[in-house]
Amino acid sequence: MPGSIQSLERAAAILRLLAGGERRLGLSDVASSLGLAKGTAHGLLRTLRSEGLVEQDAASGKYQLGAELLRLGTGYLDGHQLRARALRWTDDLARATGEAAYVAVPHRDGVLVVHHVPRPGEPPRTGAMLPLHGSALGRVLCAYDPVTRAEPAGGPGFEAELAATRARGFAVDLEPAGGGTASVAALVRDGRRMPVGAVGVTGAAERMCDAGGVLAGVVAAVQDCARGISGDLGAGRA
Amino acid sequence: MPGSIQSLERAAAILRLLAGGERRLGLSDVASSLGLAKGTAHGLLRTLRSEGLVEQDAASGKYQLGAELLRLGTGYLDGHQLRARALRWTDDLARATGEAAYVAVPHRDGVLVVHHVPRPGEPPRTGAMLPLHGSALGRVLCAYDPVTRAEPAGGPGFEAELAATRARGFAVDLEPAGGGTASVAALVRDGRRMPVGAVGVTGAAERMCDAGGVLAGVVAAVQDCARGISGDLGAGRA
DNA sequence: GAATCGGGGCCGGCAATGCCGACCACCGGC
DNA sequence: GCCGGTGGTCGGCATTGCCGGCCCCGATTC
Repeated sequence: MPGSIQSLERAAAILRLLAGGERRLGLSDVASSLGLAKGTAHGLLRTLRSEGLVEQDAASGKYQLGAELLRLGTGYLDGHQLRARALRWTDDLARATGEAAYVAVPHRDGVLVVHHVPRPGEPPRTGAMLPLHGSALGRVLCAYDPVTRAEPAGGPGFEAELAATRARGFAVDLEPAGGGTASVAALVRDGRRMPVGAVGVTGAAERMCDAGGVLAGVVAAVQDCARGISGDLGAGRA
Repeated sequence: MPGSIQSLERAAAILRLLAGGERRLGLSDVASSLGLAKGTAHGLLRTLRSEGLVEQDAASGKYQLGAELLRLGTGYLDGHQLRARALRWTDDLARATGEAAYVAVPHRDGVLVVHHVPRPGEPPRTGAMLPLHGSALGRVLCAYDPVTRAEPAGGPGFEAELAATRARGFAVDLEPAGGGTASVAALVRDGRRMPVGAVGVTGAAERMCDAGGVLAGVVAAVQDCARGISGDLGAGRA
């Protein structure tokens, strides 16, 4: 891989810096965080601002992410095959289960939510990152996708958990926090039967579980949804 | 304004190109569209790809927008004051009217949707661009925000329409297409009473209108919502 | 099957590019 | 008033990245 363009790498680093943690940073903060000279950082920020990728608070002079990023991120979603096919299926899934439905794809060291049908009153979470080991969507991708699993492994017994997920055909995650939240997720494959993403639902454990674990009806709905999307992806490719 | 960084401008142009119109372009297409040498375009694309801002289809070799943009776009939303305050108010608005609620801010030559509460079964439209002259959200911003109105004016009588909007205190848009769609929007101001965005609802005209125009209850709900958000922004700033 | 054409990708030399560090204007606090 | 801090600017140097040409490969076509 021949050399990358330095100024672009640095600009991307600035955007990532503004996206994580503190979302409003001053020029000096940016420069020192990335080990750049103040003048260099200023030139990058000035250009990013003129392109709309970064905005500057008029009062404080601090920098934050720009609106153009939202437009570009939406452009990514519009071109996303999996998400396009998933729209109608996840709608049915959310209606059938009464819970929030999610679609996610692997991204870096986690999974990225590319579609979310929230329950009424909940905020949308499309674009959020979920952990590989702490979510049903992440686990199901870990279980089936070799490149995703290449990430640093979780605790002992995690491989066994993945094997169990493969045997069941779906992943489960139970979060005791806040009265108990349960998640179920299943794999989505493309036309060549390669793993490309995951779909699932998340909701209060008291609605989704009984003494024997997650309700069979919910699991079946998630699996039907995954099969439906996978089928659409296969047919679309022919 | 001292010079901008050339490579960054070009990289941003590539991203904009991939976001608009054709969403999958070959290297040669990108190079010729922007008037760049093939080698130059390749270097930019290679770096954008390594940063995750652009992805390359393994089979065709064509380029498309990358998942990192969705993550960054979400980061923009997370830092957005107006959107954060609007979340709970628009939720009430959608429930009270039974229609889809929108929040938008001015961006370039249009308005950008930063929050959308869709009706059940509708896809989310957060991140979409709406026209200044062909939407209620755009018109209300035109009517009150001087920098937004500086855009090329619409047809004759448009100024009168804006004056009427200011007199009424809200904007209306009726689209005959598809059986008739009606929209109502009102202005949101920040703590210094400057226009910062707009909030509104859109739905079938047969539900939202009677012989006298848009139902008074819907208009009142939109205006209450706009006042509520504006109040929150003022209080938060104190 | 061979020749052609177009695709993406790589490389070396030149100079334009953008990086750096010093410097300026401004603000708020001590 | 001084001082430490901010964001912003400018000029000179050399690093940087741009360019045009070349290669490889796969699809198409005769």
